[in-house]
Amino acid sequence: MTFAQLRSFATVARMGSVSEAATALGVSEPAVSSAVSALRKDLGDELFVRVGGGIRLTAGGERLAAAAAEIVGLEDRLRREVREARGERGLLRLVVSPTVAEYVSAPLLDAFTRRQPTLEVAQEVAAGDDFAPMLLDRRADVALGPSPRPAAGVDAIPFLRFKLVVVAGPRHRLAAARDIGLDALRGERWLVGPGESELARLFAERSLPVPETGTFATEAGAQGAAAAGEGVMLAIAHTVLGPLRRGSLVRLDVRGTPRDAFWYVATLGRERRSPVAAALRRFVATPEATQAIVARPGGVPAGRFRPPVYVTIWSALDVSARQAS
Amino acid sequence: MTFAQLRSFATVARMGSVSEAATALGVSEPAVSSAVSALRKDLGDELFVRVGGGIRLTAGGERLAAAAAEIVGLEDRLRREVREARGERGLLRLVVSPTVAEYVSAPLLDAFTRRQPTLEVAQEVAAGDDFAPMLLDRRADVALGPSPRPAAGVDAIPFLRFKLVVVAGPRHRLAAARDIGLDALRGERWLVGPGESELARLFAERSLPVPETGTFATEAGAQGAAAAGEGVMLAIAHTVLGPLRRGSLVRLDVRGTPRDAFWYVATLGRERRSPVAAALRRFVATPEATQAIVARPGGVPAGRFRPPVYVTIWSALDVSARQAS
DNA sequence: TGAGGTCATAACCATTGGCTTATAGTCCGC
DNA sequence: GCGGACTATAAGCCAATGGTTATGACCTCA
Repeated sequence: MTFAQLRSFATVARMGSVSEAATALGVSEPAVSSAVSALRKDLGDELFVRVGGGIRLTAGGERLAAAAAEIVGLEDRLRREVREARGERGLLRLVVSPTVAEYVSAPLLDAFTRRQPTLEVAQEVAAGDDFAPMLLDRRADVALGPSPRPAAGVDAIPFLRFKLVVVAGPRHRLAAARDIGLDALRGERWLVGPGESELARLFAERSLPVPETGTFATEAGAQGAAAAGEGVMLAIAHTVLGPLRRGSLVRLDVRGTPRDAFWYVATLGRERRSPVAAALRRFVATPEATQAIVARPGGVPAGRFRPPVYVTIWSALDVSARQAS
Repeated sequence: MTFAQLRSFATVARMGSVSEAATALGVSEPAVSSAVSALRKDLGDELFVRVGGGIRLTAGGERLAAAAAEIVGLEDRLRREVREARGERGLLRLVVSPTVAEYVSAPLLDAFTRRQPTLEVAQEVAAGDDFAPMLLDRRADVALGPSPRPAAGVDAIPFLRFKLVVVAGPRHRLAAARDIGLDALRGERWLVGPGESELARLFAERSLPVPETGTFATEAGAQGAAAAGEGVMLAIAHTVLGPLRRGSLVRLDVRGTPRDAFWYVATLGRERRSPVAAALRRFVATPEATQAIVARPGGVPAGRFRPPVYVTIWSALDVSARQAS
């Protein structure tokens, strides 16, 4: 499999025709045909079949078309970036968990880049399990998220303690109750956001089955649903201070809460981390950083950050899987 | 540039040594060295320099290491996917705007896959300008988002009308005012979420300068800040019904609002779109779909959807750019 | 049935890739 | 200044790539 072959196939998929692709690429038709043939042998898939006048992609061909276009695009980007890296400012590549992306990284980077004004930052959002490989492969310089699983060569320390509290809408039946046992909440609908949830751990620790949940695209969305009385939620305390003060959410006095948890910063080991990575690693533990994160959960003035554009990392999300219900 | 060369360089970057990389790859040291040499000539960058006992990556080398690991990973995924595509169920690849990801796609796909139970769905989040190229390159089958710029071969139609209203916290000074002119709100702090904002258009239509804004990682986050009295917001009406009913947000009676807007569905032209793409395209316009979207903005029962894992699409976000302020 | 598409394959050739072994250059520490 | 550890380069080999032209097989449509 070569870049040229993938480029050929991507063009075929795009044009819907081998000969048109050949014209577009400025080569003879057999050149494209043989590139496809090589991919066929390599991948063990027909990729497309002739049907009537034109062609139709097989299932494998559909996937290859997507991946080929992506890889070819990456190659272009790579060349451009390496070219532009000459004499450029520092680049800090961050990988964060969804929750950190929602509440932590924007104010944190806002504060950090105030001190390091000549710095570019690229941010990805990924699951915590991907942090170590991404650091080791140098696809990221710094990871911010929940406790990572230990990995050789990766050096993680907690940098921010936060508290988890159970919240619900103000009309919740247990709003005024004291010292609620967790099993009294087993029948509730628990609302969760995107990231990896402490909720499962909380129940597992007490040997209780994980309760029924409703999933939201964002933590803030889950909070909104909780406020509307749709269920209860294990929320990050400082992100619900406003709603609690206003009374749109109330804290339930559940035994075992507030529960402490930590966000971690991870980099490569001392010798291998880049200077910017080391600087951010030191910075996140400072009171200034903590202050910035806790003071304005989520928002920063415009003009310093564009919001990130997201791309899902897995391509085969099985939405048809159903729970017994 | 070949995959083997990139794999070699990625290993060098990872190991921090040419000879260790050679050992890891099971080849001789000159094999790796010459692969790097080929990349050097190809890309016109030193990639790394010898320093003391080991090596240090140049700026270009850092970027290459990141991109190389990414490409190599993609190649592996590609082979796996094509292999597994044999006899597999249909795959629907969706690309959506950030706002659609937050409020539309989860309930929509929940309803859609109820009818099409044997379907896999992959979702990416990207900016509207990327929709057309992604459809044309067959990196996505269906795009859902705000009005796309017209492109040859891409067929877009509006599928859902929604209303935009100006909301603020309940103690806002204009909470009870009637028929507010937009220029009376120019001094406000406007809160915006991630996506492309109607806000700029709204002001531009009246030839007013775009006001000062605060940016949030999610629409729901911006809503929370508005409820806390941090500013005003141009919100999607059906997503703030709950807060309005509870009184945690109030609608400001601004002239020109409620303002109508549309979400669009885009696919390739009739002949080239896949059957699933055509089915979803038809489905989104049905009352059932509309109902699902409006009824539960944001959330779905767990077990049907895992929340997506996000990766930023741009690698050179310049966070140090500052607006004159 | 035959003409005109379209894609696949064959035969051929020049170039590149990727590996080996051998050797030369460079830097560090003693 | 010299051994030792490292990377870079040279020379040689074989396989694979990427291109050509020529030809065959298949489908559609007049």
